[in-house]
Amino acid sequence: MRNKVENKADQIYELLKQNDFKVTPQRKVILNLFFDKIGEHLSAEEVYNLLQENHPEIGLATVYRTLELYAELDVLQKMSFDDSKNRYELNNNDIHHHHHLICTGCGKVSEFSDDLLEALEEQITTKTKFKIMDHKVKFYGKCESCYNK
Amino acid sequence: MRNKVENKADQIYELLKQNDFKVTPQRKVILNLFFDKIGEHLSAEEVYNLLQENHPEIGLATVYRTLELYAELDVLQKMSFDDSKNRYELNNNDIHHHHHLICTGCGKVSEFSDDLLEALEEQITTKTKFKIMDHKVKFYGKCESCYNK
DNA sequence: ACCTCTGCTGATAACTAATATCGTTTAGTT
DNA sequence: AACTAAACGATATTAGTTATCAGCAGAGGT
Repeated sequence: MRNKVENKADQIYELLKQNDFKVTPQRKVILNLFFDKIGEHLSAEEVYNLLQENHPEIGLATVYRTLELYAELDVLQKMSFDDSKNRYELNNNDIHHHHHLICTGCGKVSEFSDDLLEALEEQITTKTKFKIMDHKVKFYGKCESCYNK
Repeated sequence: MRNKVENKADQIYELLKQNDFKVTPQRKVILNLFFDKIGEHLSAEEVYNLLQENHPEIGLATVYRTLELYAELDVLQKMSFDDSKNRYELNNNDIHHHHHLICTGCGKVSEFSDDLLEALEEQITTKTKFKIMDHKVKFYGKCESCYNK
Protein backbone atom coordinates (compact mmCIF):
# COMPACT_ATOMS: atom_id res chain seq x y z
CA MET A 1 0.00 0.00 0.00
CA ARG A 2 1.25 3.41 -0.94
CA ASN A 3 1.36 6.56 1.12
CA LYS A 4 -0.68 9.67 0.50
CA VAL A 5 1.93 11.75 -1.26
CA GLU A 6 2.69 9.00 -3.77
CA ASN A 7 -0.97 8.55 -4.38
CA LYS A 8 -1.49 12.26 -4.91
CA ALA A 9 1.56 12.49 -7.16
CA ASP A 10 0.23 9.63 -9.24
CA GLN A 11 -3.06 11.44 -9.65
CA ILE A 12 -1.22 14.44 -11.00
CA TYR A 13 0.85 12.33 -13.40
CA GLU A 14 -2.45 10.96 -14.60
CA LEU A 15 -3.77 14.48 -15.03
CA LEU A 16 -0.75 15.34 -17.18
CA LYS A 17 -1.37 12.33 -19.40
CA GLN A 18 -5.06 13.10 -19.73
CA ASN A 19 -4.14 16.51 -21.07
CA ASP A 20 -1.55 15.12 -23.51
CA PHE A 21 1.45 16.30 -21.55
CA LYS A 22 4.34 13.98 -20.94
CA VAL A 23 5.38 12.86 -17.50
CA THR A 24 9.03 13.85 -17.58
CA PRO A 25 11.65 13.48 -14.84
CA GLN A 26 11.84 17.27 -14.54
CA ARG A 27 8.10 17.55 -13.99
CA LYS A 28 8.24 14.81 -11.38
CA VAL A 29 11.13 16.39 -9.52
CA ILE A 30 9.54 19.83 -9.43
CA LEU A 31 6.21 18.45 -8.28
CA ASN A 32 7.87 16.47 -5.50
CA LEU A 33 9.68 19.60 -4.39
CA PHE A 34 6.32 21.22 -3.73
CA PHE A 35 5.17 18.20 -1.74
CA ASP A 36 8.26 18.74 0.42
CA LYS A 37 7.57 22.44 0.83
CA ILE A 38 3.91 22.57 1.73
CA GLY A 39 2.96 25.93 3.19
CA GLU A 40 5.73 27.80 1.38
CA HIS A 41 5.20 30.23 -1.47
CA LEU A 42 8.08 29.64 -3.84
CA SER A 43 9.19 31.83 -6.71
CA ALA A 44 10.65 30.38 -9.90
CA GLU A 45 14.14 31.35 -8.85
CA GLU A 46 13.72 29.84 -5.40
CA VAL A 47 12.62 26.58 -7.00
CA TYR A 48 15.60 26.73 -9.33
CA ASN A 49 18.00 27.32 -6.44
CA LEU A 50 16.52 24.48 -4.40
CA LEU A 51 17.02 22.18 -7.38
CA GLN A 52 20.72 23.05 -7.66
CA GLU A 53 21.66 20.63 -4.91
CA ASN A 54 20.22 17.42 -6.33
CA HIS A 55 19.25 18.34 -9.88
CA PRO A 56 21.58 21.02 -11.25
CA GLU A 57 20.89 19.79 -14.77
CA ILE A 58 17.38 21.29 -14.74
CA GLY A 59 17.40 24.67 -16.48
CA LEU A 60 15.71 27.84 -15.37
CA ALA A 61 13.49 27.95 -18.45
CA THR A 62 12.17 24.51 -17.63
CA VAL A 63 11.35 25.67 -14.12
CA TYR A 64 9.33 28.60 -15.47
CA ARG A 65 7.59 26.39 -18.03
CA THR A 66 6.77 23.70 -15.51
CA LEU A 67 5.40 26.10 -12.92
CA GLU A 68 3.23 27.74 -15.55
CA LEU A 69 1.98 24.35 -16.75
CA TYR A 70 1.06 23.19 -13.27
CA ALA A 71 -0.66 26.50 -12.60
CA GLU A 72 -2.79 26.04 -15.71
CA LEU A 73 -3.71 22.56 -14.60
CA ASP A 74 -4.60 23.97 -11.18
CA VAL A 75 -2.00 21.77 -9.54
CA LEU A 76 -0.20 24.86 -8.30
CA GLN A 77 -1.74 28.14 -7.35
CA LYS A 78 -0.06 31.19 -8.83
CA MET A 79 0.05 34.30 -6.70
CA SER A 80 2.00 37.48 -6.07
CA PHE A 81 2.66 39.38 -2.89
CA ASP A 82 3.59 42.73 -4.44
CA ASP A 83 7.29 41.93 -4.67
CA SER A 84 7.03 41.85 -8.46
CA LYS A 85 7.61 38.15 -8.78
CA ASN A 86 5.15 35.31 -9.09
CA ARG A 87 4.98 32.68 -6.41
CA TYR A 88 3.48 29.21 -6.42
CA GLU A 89 2.15 26.78 -3.86
CA LEU A 90 0.54 23.39 -4.03
CA ASN A 91 -3.17 23.81 -4.60
CA ASN A 92 -4.32 21.48 -1.90
CA ASN A 93 -8.02 21.00 -2.50
CA ASP A 94 -8.57 20.16 1.16
CA ILE A 95 -7.73 23.72 2.14
CA HIS A 96 -8.98 25.31 -1.02
CA HIS A 97 -10.19 28.50 0.53
CA HIS A 98 -7.23 29.76 2.44
CA HIS A 99 -6.42 33.44 2.40
CA HIS A 100 -3.08 35.13 2.82
CA LEU A 101 -2.26 37.48 5.64
CA ILE A 102 0.58 39.69 4.50
CA CYS A 103 2.52 41.57 7.17
CA THR A 104 3.39 45.06 5.96
CA GLY A 105 6.09 45.18 8.63
CA CYS A 106 8.29 42.16 7.93
CA GLY A 107 6.66 40.84 4.76
CA LYS A 108 5.91 37.46 6.26
CA VAL A 109 2.94 35.66 4.72
CA SER A 110 0.73 33.51 6.91
CA GLU A 111 -2.50 31.80 6.13
CA PHE A 112 -6.06 31.69 7.27
CA SER A 113 -8.51 29.09 6.17
CA ASP A 114 -12.26 29.56 5.97
CA ASP A 115 -15.28 29.58 3.77
CA LEU A 116 -16.88 32.82 4.85
CA LEU A 117 -16.46 34.23 1.41
CA GLU A 118 -19.30 32.02 0.23
CA ALA A 119 -21.74 34.59 1.59
CA LEU A 120 -20.07 37.36 -0.33
CA GLU A 121 -20.00 35.32 -3.52
CA GLU A 122 -23.66 34.59 -3.14
CA GLN A 123 -24.47 38.27 -2.79
CA ILE A 124 -22.52 39.08 -5.93
CA THR A 125 -24.32 36.29 -7.78
CA THR A 126 -27.73 37.64 -6.86
CA LYS A 127 -26.89 41.30 -7.48
CA THR A 128 -24.90 40.97 -10.70
CA LYS A 129 -24.73 38.76 -13.77
CA PHE A 130 -21.17 37.74 -12.99
CA LYS A 131 -20.54 33.99 -12.58
CA ILE A 132 -17.79 33.52 -10.01
CA MET A 133 -15.41 30.59 -10.40
CA ASP A 134 -12.60 31.48 -8.03
CA HIS A 135 -11.33 34.21 -5.77
CA LYS A 136 -8.12 35.50 -4.29
CA VAL A 137 -8.05 37.42 -1.05
CA LYS A 138 -5.13 39.17 0.53
CA PHE A 139 -5.24 40.83 3.93
CA TYR A 140 -2.62 43.41 4.78
CA GLY A 141 -1.67 44.29 8.34
CA LYS A 142 0.79 43.58 11.10
CA CYS A 143 1.77 40.17 12.39
CA GLU A 144 1.99 39.68 16.13
CA SER A 145 5.68 40.48 16.56
CA CYS A 146 5.61 43.52 14.27
CA TYR A 147 2.50 44.83 16.00
CA ASN A 148 4.13 44.63 19.43
CA LYS A 149 7.13 46.82 18.65
CA MET B 1 -18.07 78.34 -4.64
CA ARG B 2 -15.96 75.56 -6.05
CA ASN B 3 -17.07 72.23 -7.42
CA LYS B 4 -16.35 68.88 -5.85
CA VAL B 5 -13.42 67.81 -7.99
CA GLU B 6 -11.56 71.05 -7.42
CA ASN B 7 -12.20 70.75 -3.73
CA LYS B 8 -10.95 67.18 -3.66
CA ALA B 9 -7.90 68.08 -5.73
CA ASP B 10 -7.10 70.90 -3.34
CA GLN B 11 -7.26 68.50 -0.44
CA ILE B 12 -4.71 66.31 -2.15
CA TYR B 13 -2.41 69.25 -2.91
CA GLU B 14 -2.64 70.06 0.78
CA LEU B 15 -1.77 66.46 1.60
CA LEU B 16 1.32 66.71 -0.57
CA LYS B 17 2.44 69.88 1.23
CA GLN B 18 1.81 68.36 4.63
CA ASN B 19 4.19 65.55 3.73
CA ASP B 20 6.86 67.93 2.39
CA PHE B 21 6.24 67.09 -1.24
CA LYS B 22 6.04 69.85 -3.79
CA VAL B 23 2.90 70.55 -5.75
CA THR B 24 4.31 70.47 -9.27
CA PRO B 25 2.47 70.93 -12.56
CA GLN B 26 3.20 67.30 -13.43
CA ARG B 27 1.62 66.06 -10.22
CA LYS B 28 -1.43 68.22 -10.82
CA VAL B 29 -1.87 67.03 -14.39
CA ILE B 30 -1.56 63.35 -13.48
CA LEU B 31 -3.98 63.69 -10.58
CA ASN B 32 -6.52 65.45 -12.79
CA LEU B 33 -6.21 62.67 -15.33
CA PHE B 34 -7.43 60.22 -12.70
CA PHE B 35 -10.36 62.48 -11.86
CA ASP B 36 -11.29 62.29 -15.54
CA LYS B 37 -10.94 58.51 -15.66
CA ILE B 38 -12.84 57.37 -12.60
CA GLY B 39 -13.59 53.65 -12.76
CA GLU B 40 -10.64 52.84 -14.98
CA HIS B 41 -7.55 50.93 -13.90
CA LEU B 42 -4.66 52.63 -15.62
CA SER B 43 -1.12 51.33 -15.99
CA ALA B 44 1.87 53.68 -15.98
CA GLU B 45 2.24 53.34 -19.71
CA GLU B 46 -1.44 54.04 -20.31
CA VAL B 47 -1.14 57.20 -18.24
CA TYR B 48 1.95 58.19 -20.20
CA ASN B 49 0.17 57.64 -23.50
CA LEU B 50 -2.87 59.60 -22.40
CA LEU B 51 -0.58 62.49 -21.48
CA GLN B 52 1.03 62.57 -24.92
CA GLU B 53 -1.81 64.60 -26.37
CA ASN B 54 -1.77 67.56 -24.06
CA HIS B 55 1.42 67.14 -22.06
CA PRO B 56 4.07 65.40 -24.15
CA GLU B 57 6.79 67.05 -22.07
CA ILE B 58 6.08 64.79 -19.09
CA GLY B 59 8.55 61.91 -19.03
CA LEU B 60 7.78 58.27 -18.36
CA ALA B 61 9.99 58.20 -15.26
CA THR B 62 7.96 61.04 -13.79
CA VAL B 63 4.78 59.09 -14.42
CA TYR B 64 6.15 56.07 -12.56
CA ARG B 65 7.42 58.25 -9.71
CA THR B 66 4.18 60.15 -9.41
CA LEU B 67 1.96 57.07 -9.41
CA GLU B 68 4.13 55.48 -6.75
CA LEU B 69 4.01 58.64 -4.66
CA TYR B 70 0.24 58.90 -4.83
CA ALA B 71 -0.07 55.22 -3.99
CA GLU B 72 2.02 55.72 -0.86
CA LEU B 73 -0.15 58.63 0.13
CA ASP B 74 -3.21 56.45 -0.46
CA VAL B 75 -4.48 58.85 -3.08
CA LEU B 76 -4.29 56.09 -5.66
CA GLN B 77 -4.81 52.42 -5.08
CA LYS B 78 -2.18 50.18 -6.61
CA MET B 79 -3.32 46.82 -7.95
CA SER B 80 -2.52 44.14 -10.47
CA PHE B 81 -4.75 41.90 -12.55
CA ASP B 82 -2.22 39.20 -13.43
CA ASP B 83 -1.04 40.91 -16.58
CA SER B 84 2.31 41.61 -14.93
CA LYS B 85 1.89 45.32 -14.76
CA ASN B 86 0.71 47.52 -11.95
CA ARG B 87 -2.48 49.48 -12.33
CA TYR B 88 -3.82 52.44 -10.40
CA GLU B 89 -7.17 53.96 -9.67
CA LEU B 90 -8.37 56.86 -7.60
CA ASN B 91 -8.84 55.70 -4.04
CA ASN B 92 -12.29 57.11 -3.54
CA ASN B 93 -12.95 56.84 0.16
CA ASP B 94 -16.70 56.79 -0.44
CA ILE B 95 -16.43 53.39 -2.11
CA HIS B 96 -13.47 52.15 -0.14
CA HIS B 97 -14.49 48.53 -0.08
CA HIS B 98 -15.04 47.68 -3.68
CA HIS B 99 -13.85 44.40 -5.04
CA HIS B 100 -12.83 43.54 -8.57
CA LEU B 101 -14.61 40.98 -10.69
CA ILE B 102 -12.17 39.78 -13.31
CA CYS B 103 -13.59 38.00 -16.33
CA THR B 104 -11.38 35.09 -17.33
CA GLY B 105 -12.99 35.17 -20.77
CA CYS B 106 -12.44 38.71 -22.01
CA GLY B 107 -10.32 40.14 -19.20
CA LYS B 108 -12.75 42.92 -18.43
CA VAL B 109 -12.65 44.16 -14.85
CA SER B 110 -15.86 45.29 -13.20
CA GLU B 111 -16.55 46.25 -9.66
CA PHE B 112 -18.69 45.30 -6.74
CA SER B 113 -19.03 47.35 -3.62
CA ASP B 114 -19.82 45.98 -0.19
CA ASP B 115 -18.69 45.64 3.37
CA LEU B 116 -19.32 41.96 3.91
CA LEU B 117 -15.66 41.36 4.42
CA GLU B 118 -15.94 42.96 7.83
CA ALA B 119 -17.28 39.69 9.17
CA LEU B 120 -14.35 37.78 7.78
CA GLU B 121 -11.87 40.29 9.16
CA GLU B 122 -13.48 40.03 12.54
CA GLN B 123 -13.14 36.26 12.53
CA ILE B 124 -9.46 36.53 11.65
CA THR B 125 -8.96 39.05 14.42
CA THR B 126 -10.48 36.77 17.03
CA LYS B 127 -8.79 33.59 15.82
CA THR B 128 -5.31 34.93 15.13
CA LYS B 129 -2.97 37.63 16.42
CA PHE B 130 -2.87 39.33 13.04
CA LYS B 131 -3.97 43.00 12.96
CA ILE B 132 -5.66 43.70 9.66
CA MET B 133 -5.31 47.14 8.10
CA ASP B 134 -6.44 46.56 4.54
CA HIS B 135 -7.50 43.88 2.14
CA LYS B 136 -7.62 43.17 -1.55
CA VAL B 137 -10.12 40.78 -3.04
CA LYS B 138 -10.32 39.55 -6.59
CA PHE B 139 -13.07 37.36 -7.94
CA TYR B 140 -12.47 35.39 -11.10
CA GLY B 141 -15.24 34.15 -13.35
CA LYS B 142 -17.24 34.97 -16.45
CA CYS B 143 -18.99 38.23 -17.19
CA GLU B 144 -22.49 38.11 -18.60
CA SER B 145 -21.59 38.15 -22.28
CA CYS B 146 -18.74 35.62 -21.95
CA TYR B 147 -20.95 33.33 -19.90
CA ASN B 148 -23.66 33.30 -22.56
CA LYS B 149 -21.52 32.07 -25.41
C1' DA C 1 14.77 -4.04 -30.25
C1' DC C 2 14.81 -0.38 -33.37
C1' DC C 3 12.74 3.57 -35.83
C1' DT C 4 10.03 7.55 -35.89
C1' DC C 5 7.83 11.49 -34.50
C1' DT C 6 6.38 14.87 -31.56
C1' DG C 7 6.96 17.14 -27.47
C1' DC C 8 10.36 18.54 -24.09
C1' DT C 9 14.67 20.38 -22.57
C1' DG C 10 18.75 23.52 -21.65
C1' DA C 11 21.20 27.49 -23.04
C1' DT C 12 20.69 31.85 -24.04
C1' DA C 13 18.85 35.85 -26.52
C1' DA C 14 15.10 39.00 -26.33
C1' DC C 15 11.56 41.41 -24.13
C1' DT C 16 9.03 44.26 -20.73
C1' DA C 17 8.02 46.68 -16.62
C1' DA C 18 10.13 49.15 -13.39
C1' DT C 19 14.00 51.51 -11.10
C1' DA C 20 18.45 54.03 -10.81
C1' DT C 21 21.42 57.54 -12.46
C1' DC C 22 22.63 62.11 -13.56
C1' DG C 23 22.83 66.70 -15.19
C1' DT C 24 19.29 70.35 -15.46
C1' DT C 25 15.26 72.78 -13.89
C1' DT C 26 11.99 74.53 -10.62
C1' DA C 27 8.88 75.22 -6.42
C1' DG C 28 8.89 77.17 -2.18
C1' DT C 29 11.32 79.92 0.92
C1' DT C 30 14.18 83.72 2.43
C1' DA D 1 15.70 88.26 -6.82
C1' DA D 2 18.50 84.55 -4.90
C1' DC D 3 18.96 80.16 -2.89
C1' DT D 4 18.52 75.18 -2.26
C1' DA D 5 16.59 70.87 -1.88
C1' DA D 6 13.38 68.51 -4.44
C1' DA D 7 11.73 67.14 -8.77
C1' DC D 8 12.33 66.69 -13.57
C1' DG D 9 13.36 64.34 -18.43
C1' DA D 10 16.31 61.37 -20.83
C1' DT D 11 18.22 57.30 -20.71
C1' DA D 12 20.97 53.34 -18.82
C1' DT D 13 20.29 49.46 -16.00
C1' DT D 14 18.06 45.75 -13.59
C1' DA D 15 14.95 41.90 -12.73
C1' DG D 16 11.62 38.72 -13.96
C1' DT D 17 9.86 36.37 -17.55
C1' DT D 18 9.19 34.66 -22.29
C1' DA D 19 10.81 33.29 -26.99
C1' DT D 20 13.94 30.87 -29.88
C1' DC D 21 16.17 26.90 -31.48
C1' DA D 22 19.07 22.90 -31.97
C1' DG D 23 19.45 18.57 -29.73
C1' DC D 24 17.26 14.91 -26.81
C1' DA D 25 14.00 11.48 -25.30
C1' DG D 26 10.12 8.65 -24.48
C1' DA D 27 5.65 6.50 -26.17
C1' DG D 28 3.80 3.95 -29.98
C1' DG D 29 4.24 1.28 -34.20
C1' DT D 30 6.65 -2.16 -36.94
